[in-house]
Amino acid sequence: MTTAVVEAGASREKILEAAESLFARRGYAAVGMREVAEVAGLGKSSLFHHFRSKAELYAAVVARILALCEARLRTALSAGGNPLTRFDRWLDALIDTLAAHPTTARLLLRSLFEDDELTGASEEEQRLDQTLKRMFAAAGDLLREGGATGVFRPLDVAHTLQSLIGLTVYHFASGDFGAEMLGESPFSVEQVRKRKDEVRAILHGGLLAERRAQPEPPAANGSMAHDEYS
Amino acid sequence: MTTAVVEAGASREKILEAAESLFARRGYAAVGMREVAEVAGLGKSSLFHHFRSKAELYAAVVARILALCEARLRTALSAGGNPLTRFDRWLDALIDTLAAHPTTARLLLRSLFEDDELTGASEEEQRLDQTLKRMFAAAGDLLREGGATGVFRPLDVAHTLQSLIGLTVYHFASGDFGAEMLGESPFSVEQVRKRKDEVRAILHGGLLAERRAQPEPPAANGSMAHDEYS
DNA sequence: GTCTATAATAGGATAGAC
DNA sequence: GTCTATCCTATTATAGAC
Repeated sequence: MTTAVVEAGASREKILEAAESLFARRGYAAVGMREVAEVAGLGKSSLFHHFRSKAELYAAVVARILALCEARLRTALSAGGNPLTRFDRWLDALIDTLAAHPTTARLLLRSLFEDDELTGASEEEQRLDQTLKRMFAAAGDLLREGGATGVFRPLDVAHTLQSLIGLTVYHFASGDFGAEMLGESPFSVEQVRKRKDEVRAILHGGLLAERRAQPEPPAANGSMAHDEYS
Repeated sequence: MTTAVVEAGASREKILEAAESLFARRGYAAVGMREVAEVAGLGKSSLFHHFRSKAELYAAVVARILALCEARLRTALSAGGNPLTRFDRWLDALIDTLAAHPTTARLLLRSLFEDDELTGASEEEQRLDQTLKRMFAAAGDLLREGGATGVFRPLDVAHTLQSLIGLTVYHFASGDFGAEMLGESPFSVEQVRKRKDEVRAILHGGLLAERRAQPEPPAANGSMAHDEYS
């Protein structure tokens, strides 16, 4: 009986993994249940025994990766330190999570920008939306705390969160284009390290309260003094 | 006869606009030719008179917005100034272009990360890929030039380009999620202005050569000295 | 739980009248 | 150029045998 339960779970797991890979690569609409079944090694109808509809399967896939992401990010935040330390740890955990599995960022990005992918009608889908908002709201609180204690410069929290997402999630979701730009897979250990360096350099230079750049550096203006604009 | 030509062009235009809106919102696979025809106000079969296949229609839609984007960005770069000035102008043009029409960023983002959306087999589709690479390669040259002249800090060009895309394209492609974070549409004049301020603040603080932050601020380590990790 | 068979619908694409 | 009608295939989903 234990074996039966384990095998049932194993089957569900196989389906979820197959669906995750396919949905991440091609999106909800482009993937058929037949193909999911083939990859999972089941008959098409058997899928509907585990998941009553395609939408339910997709929701389950997204819920799983969202739960994983949220757990890791919450763990990163729960450790101590000042806002900057926790922020760096949060960012590190985010990048590690996205880098650990190529499907994560793609599914995350799809959840963020493909509003019409799911109707949003079912309660499960709305739970996903809430999870998504919670994930980044925690980082928003950290930004606010850091702003109040003077660690961060005055900033627009919502826009900064969008920036963080763009700097991380997009990068690891950018498939062939990103790989062609980098010359190799963004998921190689070296490229992941470079990504961390890049994001950290941009944010540490741009978010810290001390030594900000003035909008128009005099040196640059000086060298431009003899330039003419039409 | 002139009228006929104009009306033919008008019909093609209607189709392209309908398709652009639908593809941007829901992606290639989720949109049917029937729906495109309905929105465009034509019979389904009439579409196939103007575009021989769905893939050809999609390629035409993407080619149009890509050409527009590239033209505006090239214009921004062609004006004079030092690398930093041109970079700021390029960034401004990019954001303005993305902000001008809600479909632009979404289609652009789809082109960037949905590799399997189009097979990539046809010559037209490969032209699109080249256009995309050219667009950002120009910015890459600018980063290199600015790096050589000491305006920018030493940076990884490919990663920085990815950061720029993430900071701009993702933001304006982030649909309902972005709107919910901001509290209003990202395309409102105020939010566009805020986005420009945000991106500029991040990049000017993070990309300029002078006054960089040290990777590990001693203050942070100091306050963490008594923290214990499990 | 998994299978075969099938329903019901929508997909892309073509032919030919007008 | 646009239409109706049609073809073929694929889709999601269900029914029922094993």
